[in-house]
Amino acid sequence: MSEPVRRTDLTKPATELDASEGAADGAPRPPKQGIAARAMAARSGPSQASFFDGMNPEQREAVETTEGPLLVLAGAGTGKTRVLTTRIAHILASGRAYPSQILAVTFTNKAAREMKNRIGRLIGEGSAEGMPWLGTFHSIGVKILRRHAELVDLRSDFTILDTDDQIRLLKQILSAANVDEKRWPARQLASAIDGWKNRGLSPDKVPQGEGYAYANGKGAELYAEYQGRLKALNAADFGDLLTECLRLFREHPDVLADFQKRFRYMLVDEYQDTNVAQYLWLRLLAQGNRNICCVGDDDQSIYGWRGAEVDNILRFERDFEGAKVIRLERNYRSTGHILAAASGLIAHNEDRLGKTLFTETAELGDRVAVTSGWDSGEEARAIGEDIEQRQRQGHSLNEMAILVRASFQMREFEDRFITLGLNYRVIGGPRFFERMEIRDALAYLRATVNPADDLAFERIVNTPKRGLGAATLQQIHAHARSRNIPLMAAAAELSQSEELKPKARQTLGGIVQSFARWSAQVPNMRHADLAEMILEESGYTEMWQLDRSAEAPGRLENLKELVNNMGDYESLQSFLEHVSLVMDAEGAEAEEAVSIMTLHSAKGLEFDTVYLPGWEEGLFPHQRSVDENGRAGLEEERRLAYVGITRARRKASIWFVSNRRVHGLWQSTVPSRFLDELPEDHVEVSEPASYGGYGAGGMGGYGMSRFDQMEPFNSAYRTPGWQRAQANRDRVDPRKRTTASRQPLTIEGDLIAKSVIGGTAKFAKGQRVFHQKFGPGTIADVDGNKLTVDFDKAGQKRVLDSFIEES
DNA sequence: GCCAAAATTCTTTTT
DNA sequence: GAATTTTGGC
Repeated sequence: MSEPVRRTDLTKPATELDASEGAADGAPRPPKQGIAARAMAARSGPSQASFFDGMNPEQREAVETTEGPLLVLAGAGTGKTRVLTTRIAHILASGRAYPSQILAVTFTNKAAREMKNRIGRLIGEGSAEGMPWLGTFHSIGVKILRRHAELVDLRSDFTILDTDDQIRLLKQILSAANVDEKRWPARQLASAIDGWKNRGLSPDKVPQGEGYAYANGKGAELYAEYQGRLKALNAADFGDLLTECLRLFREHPDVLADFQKRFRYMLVDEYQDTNVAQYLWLRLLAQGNRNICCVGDDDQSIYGWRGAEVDNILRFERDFEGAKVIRLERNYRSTGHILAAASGLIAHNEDRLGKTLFTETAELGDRVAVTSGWDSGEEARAIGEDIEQRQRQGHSLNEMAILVRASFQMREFEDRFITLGLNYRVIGGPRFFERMEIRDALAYLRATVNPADDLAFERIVNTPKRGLGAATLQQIHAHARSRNIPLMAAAAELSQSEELKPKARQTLGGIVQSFARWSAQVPNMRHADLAEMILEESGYTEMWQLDRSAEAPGRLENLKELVNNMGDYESLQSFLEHVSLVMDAEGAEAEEAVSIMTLHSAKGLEFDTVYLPGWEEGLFPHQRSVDENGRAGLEEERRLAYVGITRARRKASIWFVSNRRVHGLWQSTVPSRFLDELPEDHVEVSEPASYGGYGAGGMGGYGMSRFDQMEPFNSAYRTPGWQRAQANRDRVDPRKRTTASRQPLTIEGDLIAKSVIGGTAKFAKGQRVFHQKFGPGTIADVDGNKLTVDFDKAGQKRVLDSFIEES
C-alpha cells in the first residue's frame, strides 16, 4: 500500500511560539520563519491539497484533535502509523510547534526510523531530521540523562550496560555477598531487578515480600548494592535510562518543568506496551500542557513478560480527565476471511476492551489455510516449496514472511532455504553487536574512553592471552576494593609495587600504559583510526589472524566492518551509545528475500503472504507462558496469534507438525488449541504441498493420515497424543519446583513418566518397542529416561521413554 | 595459567 | 544437539 504524498495545509494560522530548542539555556526567541512556510519551500510549489485526503472521519478526527489528552484505540491495520505521522505533520505545518517541541516515543528503533521517513515524505525531506525528540523511550531517556547526568550521580559520558555486563556485575556482587550462585542464579536476580525497574521501584521501594523472595531476603539489599556499583562504574543499565529519568524529574522539579514546557505535544506509539515506569515518565511530562496522544491496541499487547501493563490504557481516561477516545476499526490491510479468522480467535479472550474490526473491501480473498506436517523438517520443506511456487506465480519474496513463536524454529527454515538457494533474511536474529569479537573490541574502546569501566577492563585484560589469569585478577580486585578505586587505577598502582610476580607485573604495566597512551589520543585522532590502532597494538587483531578456526576470517571481517561503521559517528562516545541502544544492525534491504522473524518482532509489519509454523500445544501457546501466568499468559499468547494472522494482507498459512525435537529429543506434539478456536467458515484445511516421498523416511505405511492427526475441529483433545501431552506437561517444568536439588527431580520425573505408561516399564537394550508416531523399533541405547531407538521405518531417533510402549 | 574433556543448561518473546 | 560453564590434567 503506497501512501500518496500529501501536501501541506497552509490555511491554519501559526500560533504563538515561545520555547524554542535551547530555551533551557537562554531566552526564548521568536520563530524566524514559520514552519509552514519552510515546509512549503521544501516542496516544489504551493498546493491546495491537505493531509486529510483519503482519511476516514475517525482518522481525521484523531489528527485534528491536537489539544488535550487523546487516546486512539487502533485495531490492526487501521492506519495507526498514518494517523501518528499525519498528526505530527499537521502540528508542524500549522505552526503549532517547532519540530524540537514535539516528543514522539516509539518502542523500537525501526518504528522510529519509519516514522521519521514518513513525516519526511509528508512535509518535505529533512524536516523530520530536525525532530530531536522522536525516538525510543530509551534513546530519549539517555538524551535527557546526559544533559543532567550530574543530578543523578553520573557523569555525562556514562556507559550503557547491556544484559551481559549486567549479569557479570551481578555475579561479582553475589560472590562478594557470599550468595551461592548455584542456588540463586545471577540471571534470576537480574530479571527481578529488571522487573522492579519496569515498575519504577527504587531499592527502598521494593515490596518486602518480593525483596525476600531472592536469596533469603537479600533481594532488595543486593539491588541497592548493584545500583551503588553502577554509579561507581559511571554506568547505567537499560532500566536506569527510564528510572533515573524518573528520579531526576521527581527530585528536580525545575528540570521537569523545563521539559514540560519544551514538549508542547507528546505522542506515544504502541501505548499498550508501556510499563509502569514508562507510564509514570509520560504522566510527569504530560502534566505540563496535557497535549498527549497515545495510540494503542489492547489486542496487540504482547509484552506483558517485559512488564507492559495493558491497564495503562484503562488508566488513561482516569488520569487525564476529559480525555477523548477515538476508535479506529476500519481495517485496510487484510482480506475478509483473514480478518474474520483473526477476529474469531481474539474473541476468545476475556480481557479486552472489545473492538470490532471491519473492512470495506467486498473481497473475501483466500481462507486461512491450516496444514499439518510430519515433523519440523517437512514443515520447512513444504513451506519452502510453497514459497517457490508463489514466487513462480510472480509474487515478490519481499512480500512473504515466516513468523515463528520462538527463535529456535528459525534454524530449520534457514537450513532448508540455503539448500534451496532461496534468499532469506532473518530479522532480529543474532546481532552484530552481540558477537564476541565486537564486544571485545568495544570493551577496548570503552576502557579507553572511560577508565573507570571495570567491566570492560576485566573483559579484555587477558584477551588476547597475556598470562594474566585468575590469580592476578584476584589481586587487582582486592587492591581496588581496599583502596576504593577502579580496576584500571588499581592495576596501575600494583604494577608499580612489588606485590606481583615480575612477569605479571611487567605485562600489567604494559597494558596500563597502553591504555593511558590510547586515552591521550582520543582528542587527537579520528576515532576510526584510533580504534584500528588500539586493536592493532593490543594484539587483538593478531590474535584472530593467528587463529586457524573456521570462524576467524569472519570475525576479522566483522572487526573491519565495525571500524568502517565508526566513521559515520561524530565522536567515539556517540558511537558507543549508538551501539548500546540501536542494536539492530539492519543488513542490505536491496535484495529480494523472504523474511524470517519472531511473532514479536513482526508487530507493526505487514506482508502479502504470511506463514505461521509451529502451532502446537506447548510451543504455541508456549508452555512457560501458560504455566507462569495462567489464563493471562494464555491470553497473551492468543494475542500473539492474532498479531500473526493480522500481518497478512492476502494469504495466511498456518502449520503444525506431529513431531518436533525439543532439547534434542523427539516429542510427539498436539495441535494448538488456537486452531480449534479459528472460526471454521474462514479456514481451509489442506494437504501439505509436498506430500509423499522425500527423505522423511518410513512415515508411509504407518497408520494415520495427516488428517487423522489434524482434526482440529473434532476431538483432538481426546486423542492419546493429547492425553500424553497432558501427563507430560505436569512432568516437565522443573523451574516451577522448589530449587532444592536436581536429584529428587529426576527420580520424581522417572516415577511419573513410568506411571504414564503403566508402571512396568523398564527399558533395556535390544528390547522391541512401539512408538505412536514412529512405529515399531528396537532400543539401541538407554540413557536415563532418554532412549535411542532404531525404528523399522523411521530410522534412529532419540525419544523420551514416556512416548514408548512395550510391544 | 592453559587447554581439553565433561557436565550442565537451554528455548520464549526485547529496549 | 549445541553452547556454555565447570572440572581435571599438564
